[in-house]
Amino acid sequence: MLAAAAAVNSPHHARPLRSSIASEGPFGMIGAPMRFARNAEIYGEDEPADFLYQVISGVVRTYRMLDDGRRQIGAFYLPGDVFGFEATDVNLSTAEAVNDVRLLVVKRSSVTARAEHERDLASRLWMLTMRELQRVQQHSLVLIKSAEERVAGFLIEMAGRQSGQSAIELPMSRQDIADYLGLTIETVSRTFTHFAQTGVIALETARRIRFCNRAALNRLDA
Amino acid sequence: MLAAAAAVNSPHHARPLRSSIASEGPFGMIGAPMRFARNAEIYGEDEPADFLYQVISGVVRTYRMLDDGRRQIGAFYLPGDVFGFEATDVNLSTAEAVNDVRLLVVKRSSVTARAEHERDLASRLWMLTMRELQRVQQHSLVLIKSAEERVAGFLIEMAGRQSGQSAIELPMSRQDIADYLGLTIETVSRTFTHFAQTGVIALETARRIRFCNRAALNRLDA
DNA sequence: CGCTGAATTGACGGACATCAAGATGTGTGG
DNA sequence: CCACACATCTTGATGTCCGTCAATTCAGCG
Repeated sequence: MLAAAAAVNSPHHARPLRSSIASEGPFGMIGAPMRFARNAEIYGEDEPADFLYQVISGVVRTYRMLDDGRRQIGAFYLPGDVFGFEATDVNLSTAEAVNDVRLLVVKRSSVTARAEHERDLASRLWMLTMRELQRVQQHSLVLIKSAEERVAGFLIEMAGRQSGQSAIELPMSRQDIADYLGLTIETVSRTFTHFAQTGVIALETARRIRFCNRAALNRLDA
Repeated sequence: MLAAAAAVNSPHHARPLRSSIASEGPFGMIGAPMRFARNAEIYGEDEPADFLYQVISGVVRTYRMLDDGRRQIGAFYLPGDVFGFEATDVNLSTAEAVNDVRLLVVKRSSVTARAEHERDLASRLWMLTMRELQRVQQHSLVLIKSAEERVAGFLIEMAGRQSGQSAIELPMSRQDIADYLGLTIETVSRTFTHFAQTGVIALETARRIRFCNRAALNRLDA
């Protein structure tokens, strides 16, 4: 309800009720907390890129549409992650809530202004950007591998990011995974089944995956 | 001669004779000029990432090796471009000279030190990093397209970067192009000939390409 | 002029996309 | 609480783009 109501307003129009409710994140980001319902748009292409975001809870996807209608998901952002780095003053990608999401939103200009005298804030920002750069580079390596390698790598990545126990909950759909890995939904599904048949994983539900043979999975990652 | 001699010494060991020969680049980078012969290594994986580089002349490629022996070229850097941004303190990629290259080399720590009081140097660095981020994102979009789209996009990219006349000189081999686009050398070659047969380009030599139908090329880029 | 690496061209096969149908899961209203 | 509707996921059959293997041509250089 509340989430849905908040979601219809992009953060560019919404304004926090009082600055006293602003929270401070682990990266020194002071910002307004906001909520977005499942599949709500957080920002869109061609909008001014005026904000930085930190995920409090939930998962965010960013993507770009290709002219032929295909969708390439560039990243999934999990709690703690910061996103919204854009080189230009308009967004080149769209951000959406994969499930219900709470974010910390901060104006970019206010961060850069503060970075002028807080020297280590500037270097933290630079570091975050370079981490993001590294992540994208890593991801582009994935896109030239085989379908099995991509899916195995994806599972390992996800396990590593959510306090990797022996089982993980996937918040995103098969279509999301496919668009992230540059595959089709069918190929992703088939690969999952194949992993299950060979005893590498168990599909407790479609979205809940148990790791039965971590070594085999690492080998498949190549 | 001189180039080859300089190339055997990585910049981490070489030291500029006198700081008075240091030059100032367009990005405020003050650094030592260095030369590298064709195919010489500028820096390697697992070496400490202590330097930033600006291309004065020539072309540089950066790549990462996959476990199966394949090579993924992440970028070609042309005169004016700055490279060497690494999130970790060791390099994750290798940089090599595509042809004979002259570079400006600057210690990273000296840049960050100067950025502490020169506020706009810090923001320039951040901007450069975000540009690089954007470039990598763009490139990862390429990797999910068809072979024709990748090659067309590559030609357009290259034309745009070297004062795009109606013809361009490709400094890199077909293998380099293939490893950049995630294709095989045969597919790249076949696509070139196909473009030539359909009158989109003309192969004046294998490395010199004339654009005969820019509109068609843009259409092929998708 | 022959040698060597780079580029081209051809034949073939395989991995993944596409098309199509069926199974499973989920939310909603009676 | 059940039943229906709709979305998501799975499974199967078929096609195609591009990788692989192999041979030939071309360009640069002693």
